[in-house]
Amino acid sequence: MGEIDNFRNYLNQVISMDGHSFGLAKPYFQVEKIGKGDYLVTEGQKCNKIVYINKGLFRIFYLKDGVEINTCFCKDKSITSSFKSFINQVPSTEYIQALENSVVVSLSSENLSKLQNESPTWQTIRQLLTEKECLRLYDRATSLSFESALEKYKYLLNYHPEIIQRVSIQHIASYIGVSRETLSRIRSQIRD
Amino acid sequence: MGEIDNFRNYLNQVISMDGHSFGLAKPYFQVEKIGKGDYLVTEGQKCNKIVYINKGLFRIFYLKDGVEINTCFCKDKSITSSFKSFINQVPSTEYIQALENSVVVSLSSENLSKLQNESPTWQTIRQLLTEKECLRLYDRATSLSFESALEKYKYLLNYHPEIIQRVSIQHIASYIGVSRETLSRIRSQIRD
DNA sequence: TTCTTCAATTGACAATTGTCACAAAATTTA
DNA sequence: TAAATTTTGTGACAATTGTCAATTGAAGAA
Repeated sequence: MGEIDNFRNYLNQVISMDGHSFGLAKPYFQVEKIGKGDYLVTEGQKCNKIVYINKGLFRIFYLKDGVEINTCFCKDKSITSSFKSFINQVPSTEYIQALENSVVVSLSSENLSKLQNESPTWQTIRQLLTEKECLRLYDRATSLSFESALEKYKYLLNYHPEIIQRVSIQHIASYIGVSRETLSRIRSQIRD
Repeated sequence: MGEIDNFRNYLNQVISMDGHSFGLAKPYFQVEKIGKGDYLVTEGQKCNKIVYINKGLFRIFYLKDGVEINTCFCKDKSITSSFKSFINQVPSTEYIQALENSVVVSLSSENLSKLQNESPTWQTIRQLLTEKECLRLYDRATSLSFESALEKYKYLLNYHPEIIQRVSIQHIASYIGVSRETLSRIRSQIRD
């Protein structure tokens, strides 16, 4: 059960976790393999779970006039979900797709609620994970408000270099809101 | 105590509030008047409180190379804070300034923690307020990722028309990330 | 390996937006 | 009220970015 141990280690970074609280949750975890290109969540489907990524990489995107707009890259040893769907209990407007062969541990909204009732630790975990997502969105909004494409790309380079290494240019371009061509030119400019 | 009753009504929309839980909190509330142009939070200062705006309007901005960048407008009958500072307990990187003469009710981080320990209702309130902030940031990131200045402005017009009525053009321009001149031209274009 | 397919780059040109300068309008102050 | 200050609007031009088309490069399949 290496996946679940890793999940536990991840949670321990967020809040120091007593054995009992984690033990309560073990029967609720579900380990899944998601092949490259496959979907964890699709539009119209309720996202009733939070997902710990043990291995792999995902992107979140939505369709705007038929064009895919990337809004997030989620790498291993972190948590992903379609939070808007999860929080509001409404169908997702976005897709979560594996960019690499991945292994995840998921915990359903229903089971998380049960855990929160049984143990205050899980209530705190939920609070802290929500805060983490808040901070992530704050950073994303900040970087999107940078004026030039160059600045946006440099921000990624500084703060999320792993993303640039593992994700294709076209997806990064969509993420920072410029055309692939523009991003390509920025990169060649930076190389000099 | 009209301000505090209004705050209670606001919280009731978020979670139905028993009299006891709210009663616990009453001694912790602090009512303040903030004059137009004055600051609720400034850079470098820890933002150790959440603030219910009973009357008035605020903007949140940060300085980028000496230029003010607006990131949020907070109107009456809602809650504001420098959440990044509040969550991480670090000095704020942003300013919260009153755009109109305002009256607020504030609750310190310290007292909120006390309330959370005394009553699970307040723990839930904190969770729900954090989720609300998450959804707001999600929407902001979405609107910032729209390509053209026209689209960004139309998004505001559709979803936050009150902002456009109450906030000056220069501040809105900074918020959506275009120059005042461009926004001015967009407006004259829409008038036709 | 070679072929096939998809991703990334580059050029040319058009569209959008920013910058600067100044005029007009609105708001504040005396 | 008039004067001063701030905000908004507009023209001219430069810089940035998008779009389309063609080329180059890289990764996977036979």
